[in-house]
Amino acid sequence: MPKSKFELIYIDIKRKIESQEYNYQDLLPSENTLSRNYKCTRNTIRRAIQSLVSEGYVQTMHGIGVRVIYQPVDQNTFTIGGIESFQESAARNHRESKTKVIQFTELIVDERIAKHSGFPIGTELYYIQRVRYLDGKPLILDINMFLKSLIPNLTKQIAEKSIYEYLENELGMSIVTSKRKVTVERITEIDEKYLELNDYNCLAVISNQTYNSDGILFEYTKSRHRPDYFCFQDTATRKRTSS
Amino acid sequence: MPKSKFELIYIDIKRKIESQEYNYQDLLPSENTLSRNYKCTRNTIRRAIQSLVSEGYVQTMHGIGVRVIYQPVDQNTFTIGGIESFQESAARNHRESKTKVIQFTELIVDERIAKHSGFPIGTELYYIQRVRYLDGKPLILDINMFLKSLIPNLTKQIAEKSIYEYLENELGMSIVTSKRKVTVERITEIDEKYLELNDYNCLAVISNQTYNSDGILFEYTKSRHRPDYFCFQDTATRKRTSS
DNA sequence: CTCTTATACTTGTTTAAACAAGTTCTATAT
DNA sequence: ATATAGAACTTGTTTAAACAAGTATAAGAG
Repeated sequence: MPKSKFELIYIDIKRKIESQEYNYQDLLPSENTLSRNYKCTRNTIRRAIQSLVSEGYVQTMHGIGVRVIYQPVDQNTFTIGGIESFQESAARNHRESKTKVIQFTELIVDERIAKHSGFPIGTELYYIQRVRYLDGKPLILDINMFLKSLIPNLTKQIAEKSIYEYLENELGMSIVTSKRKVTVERITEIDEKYLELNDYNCLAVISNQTYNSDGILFEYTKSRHRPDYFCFQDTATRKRTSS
Repeated sequence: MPKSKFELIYIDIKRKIESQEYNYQDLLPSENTLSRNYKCTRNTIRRAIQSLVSEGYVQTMHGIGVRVIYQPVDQNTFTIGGIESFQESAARNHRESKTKVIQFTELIVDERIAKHSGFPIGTELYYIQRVRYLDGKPLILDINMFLKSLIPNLTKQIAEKSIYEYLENELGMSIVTSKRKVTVERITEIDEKYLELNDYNCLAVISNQTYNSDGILFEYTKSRHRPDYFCFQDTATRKRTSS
């Protein structure tokens, strides 16, 4: 519950950037100044700054300072980024969400599924198909596979609300790492049936492997997104200037 | 040139994971063991491990250890991830690349372009359109905008080879942060003309803002990818278990 | 006026140590 | 036999200090 010092500092600086107390292209106060202000060591400040770097808020410059490169984004489209459930994204974008379960069954992993899911052959899974609605519009077709051995009593009722909420609040499981691929695939009959695709003949697919806090792969999901409401965000930083 | 200690350790452990000296689901040797082996402090080890965490190679578990969650990926598709030029990606995927410049002109930023590129109105830019071929197939239509004031003598000849190589090797500029959005858009006449889209009526678009080592936005690029050869990879980690 | 040099900043790397907190196993008391 | 408590591990957080290395400015030499 009581967050660590570097995290509080990170949150505070982030807030100051978002509220434009520190403006785009400004330099932050120097690490020594910040460590005096926040009454901590330079190390703790550096750790907070590192988090901001990895999220594309600032960029450090050796011998010069730390430059703010955050620019506010317009909230038109339904953006995805970081680890977030559909429910959380909907709330963050101030939209109303609904979920319809169209299939709820079980499955044993064969060679074909093993290859792209990362689950070993023979693993018992829940296999769930759900349509996700945002403000009444069907936007996403989720195809979830959950490790049965880790999630004892998953039901259709839970799937209709939020599986992640169940995992985190009821089972005390926590999600740590998410490996994702974004591709574009041809539409299938199921897509056409449940999503209002107009005349689009392909859609965006996020394939997702999720690991819990024990480092166990417990979920593989394909989220099939209607193109007109799809936006995936990302920030990358280069490690080094030269070899 | 002489890399830092933590980076050498990071590279060494990464190599051991990729060569499966440390296997999927294994625990790494403890931080204290590693610090003895590499003759450094625990801090330096922890820094190396942090890099591995952010790339989805390992996951730390409080009180338990550091678990390897790396699984080798099959190199069928042309994957994108991290900051990489087209040339570099091609080399990494062992493909032959070619570039054709179809437009090379200049441009002054108006309100519409300012809004999505992040450049201020009135900025002078190079405007370049290029088709990227991989193994003879046209896969990507790149629409580049480069800040003219930072790149004095960009020519069509350079654009035909590699602009990034020119920036890094000739101008000594270094690329640090890249903010990206992935969307799916309807095809345009130009897409249809230059990419062999068969009957796809949309394609994957990576919109890219790139910042140099001075924290200056110097590039905005839209890369329009043929769906059948598009794969974007990403790893995300959750910050905290609970509030 | 121009160039060099010193110096006072900035961030980057590494060491060392202490304590907090989570997990696992073992010895002890009941 | 079964709990409980403790010891011995693990990773997580924070402090403190020193030095390296890049950048800017101001003082001084030519």
